[in-house]
Amino acid sequence: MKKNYSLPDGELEVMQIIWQCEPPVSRSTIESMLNAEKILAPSTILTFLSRLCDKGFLKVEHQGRTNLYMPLVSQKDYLAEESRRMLDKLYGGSLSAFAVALSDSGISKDDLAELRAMLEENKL
Amino acid sequence: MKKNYSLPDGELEVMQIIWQCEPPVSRSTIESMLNAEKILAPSTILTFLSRLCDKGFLKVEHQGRTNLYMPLVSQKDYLAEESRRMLDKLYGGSLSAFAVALSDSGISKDDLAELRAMLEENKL
DNA sequence: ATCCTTTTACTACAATTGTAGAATTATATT
DNA sequence: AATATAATTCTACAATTGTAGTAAAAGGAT
Repeated sequence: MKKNYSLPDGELEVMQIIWQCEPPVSRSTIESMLNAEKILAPSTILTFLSRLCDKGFLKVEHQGRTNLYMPLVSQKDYLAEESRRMLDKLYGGSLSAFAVALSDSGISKDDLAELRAMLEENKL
Repeated sequence: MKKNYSLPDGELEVMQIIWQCEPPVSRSTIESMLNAEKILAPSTILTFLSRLCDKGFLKVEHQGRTNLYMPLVSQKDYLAEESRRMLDKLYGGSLSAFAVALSDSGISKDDLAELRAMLEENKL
């Protein structure tokens, strides 16, 4: 049940789908949403789901032959922690250093404008 | 020699030390700089170094009993790529979404001020 | 020339991750 | 009730990663 910890890509993708759905989600729903991007065997997705349960990210509810999954960690919390971890690891915690690095790989004008707007409205 | 790819933590820490040194660096130098934070056996560091060579991040030059390592990928390039990868994975590429998430986990006033200044001077 | 020391190269191993086949179980169908 | 269907659980396996012991090699000291 440990939290505070980075998910590997496969598990993260599953979480992201669950976060964008209404709470109890079945494997088959996840599978169809994932299939937009990649095809995975049912058992592969179930492996991810069960690992996410072990890690305390999901709770499962058995309904006869079907399992329904619910998130125990919010997307907001996860992203906040994960982003900070990354910022610390790569830039010693400096958001502006991060922004500079990004500008080397291209940021959209729109995104910059949005960032500026948020700063000006003290939304950060 | 594949590039464009995320380094695991251990290897990244070694790269970060190499980047902050003058080019040809020996294992022992890296070891002493690392020791400020963590203690690793010499062979552990050599394993990281040799993996980094395999991955095309470093070039090695044998000097009798000693090896000297030089980066083949710049810190700037690596950070730009890695940051974008992360931003895409977590936020669909939106820097402002990232900034919002961070504000949930605390950004320093100073860092915000710096970011604002850079935006105002069109440094991004 | 021999032996000690330092450094590297080789080998190893457990944990994590991506991926899925096979076995099992439970529901639906006839 | 027997059987086909669909879902899950178990088991497996290769690649990657963190970590380091041990063997080998090369330079320095005597």
